[in-house]
Amino acid sequence: MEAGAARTRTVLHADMDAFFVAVELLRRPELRGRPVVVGGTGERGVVAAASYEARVHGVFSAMPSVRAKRLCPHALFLRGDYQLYSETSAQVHEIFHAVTPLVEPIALDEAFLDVTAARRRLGSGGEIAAQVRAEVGERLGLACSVGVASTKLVAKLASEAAKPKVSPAGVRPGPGVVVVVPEDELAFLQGHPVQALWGVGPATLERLRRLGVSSVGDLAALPEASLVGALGQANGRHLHQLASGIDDRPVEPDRPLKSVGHEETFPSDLHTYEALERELVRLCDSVASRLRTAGLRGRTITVKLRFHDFRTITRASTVPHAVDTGPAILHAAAALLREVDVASGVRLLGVSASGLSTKAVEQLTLGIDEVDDDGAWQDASAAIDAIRRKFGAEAIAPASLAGPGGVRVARRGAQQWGPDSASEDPGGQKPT
DNA sequence: TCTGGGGTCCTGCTACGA
DNA sequence: TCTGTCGTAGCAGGACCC
Repeated sequence: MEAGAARTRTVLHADMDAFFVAVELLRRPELRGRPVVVGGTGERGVVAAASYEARVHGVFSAMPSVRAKRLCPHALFLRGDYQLYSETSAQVHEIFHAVTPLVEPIALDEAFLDVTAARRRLGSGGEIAAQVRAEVGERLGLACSVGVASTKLVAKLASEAAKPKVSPAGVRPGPGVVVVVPEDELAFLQGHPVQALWGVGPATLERLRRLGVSSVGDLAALPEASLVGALGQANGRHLHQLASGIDDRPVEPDRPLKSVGHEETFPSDLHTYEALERELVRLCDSVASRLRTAGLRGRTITVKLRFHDFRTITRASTVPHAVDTGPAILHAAAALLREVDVASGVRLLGVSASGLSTKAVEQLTLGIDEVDDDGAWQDASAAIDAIRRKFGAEAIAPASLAGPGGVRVARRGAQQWGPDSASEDPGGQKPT
């Protein structure tokens, strides 16, 4: 079967089937067979995952929840539980790591595995894929689809081919594992529509359509120079290589983090600096806390705003020394916010830190203990971290976040798929 | 139809110093 | 002192991924 396997790399792409829904069904098995949608439940929420029964009605992830409810009003809509999915994901990844240390996580429900070195111990790529699938099913009660090939791109397309198929007529089970042997890879790849390629979204697709390209094969037949002219140097060359079956990107287990950010869409637009700055305190506190947990500091602070008309802008500034405390990030972010006219209404506010370095590197470079002007906050931040580790994220927060109902702390994943509803408005709407 | 959150990467522009 | 060029850093926005 897998001729040439001894010479070539073997890459698995493992992708959980309707992961968030499947995790929910583990604790509510009575919902099996029913259309279930997980995601934001408010007016501005989106679908994170839909059961195959819901997909039959045209519900897909990233679709506005309002639209999903129109398409499938009898579906059960569940607020996602990011924490639970993270924990389950860690268990899935544990199973992957038992096969090979070369696991590159792509998302909570997806990873690449380079199993080249594991073949002598565990069998062919297809056999290892079947073992992974069985293990995930037996130990966690979850289904996953696995693609096997010599490159990441083809392995990914193969796992897609292994998944259950949905049509208005119903759901047809998929094979679960699809192996594409090296001599078949080019034909398999070039038979796909061009949007199957990583990096071809709506904008690129439109440009390619104008060049008469609709399949990966069409793309490969085009001169590279034409693609570079249409899509730019990096994207043009990269896509031409992928379409020609050239994909030597390694499976990278430890990709360093480039930025840490937190953003939130409000149930209704905010129109005042006062209201936005209250939110900014929460966001900066969250970003700082996550930076410290990761042992990182950031030099460039970026503020992102999305207005009522969906126009999105970013404003960034680079501080002399990297920072990791809430007040220091807030200092930079608040100055950036004040440069923008917010009177028309802001629906989303975000803060991120980039230009990351480790604290150890900072101290080594500068040869001093406290490298930034937020030095005074270092001890306080360390105390905050210790309290949160012991008593939870809500145990302590900036004083400005305290209110009659307790403190409002921004936690990663707490609002992953949009705000719940306008009734939980943080305030600051346009005065009437 | 009305669009979340957390990321990465690329491109084009501008400012600045050598 | 002024001007042009080049490389680099910083910034803003866009496109894309899950």
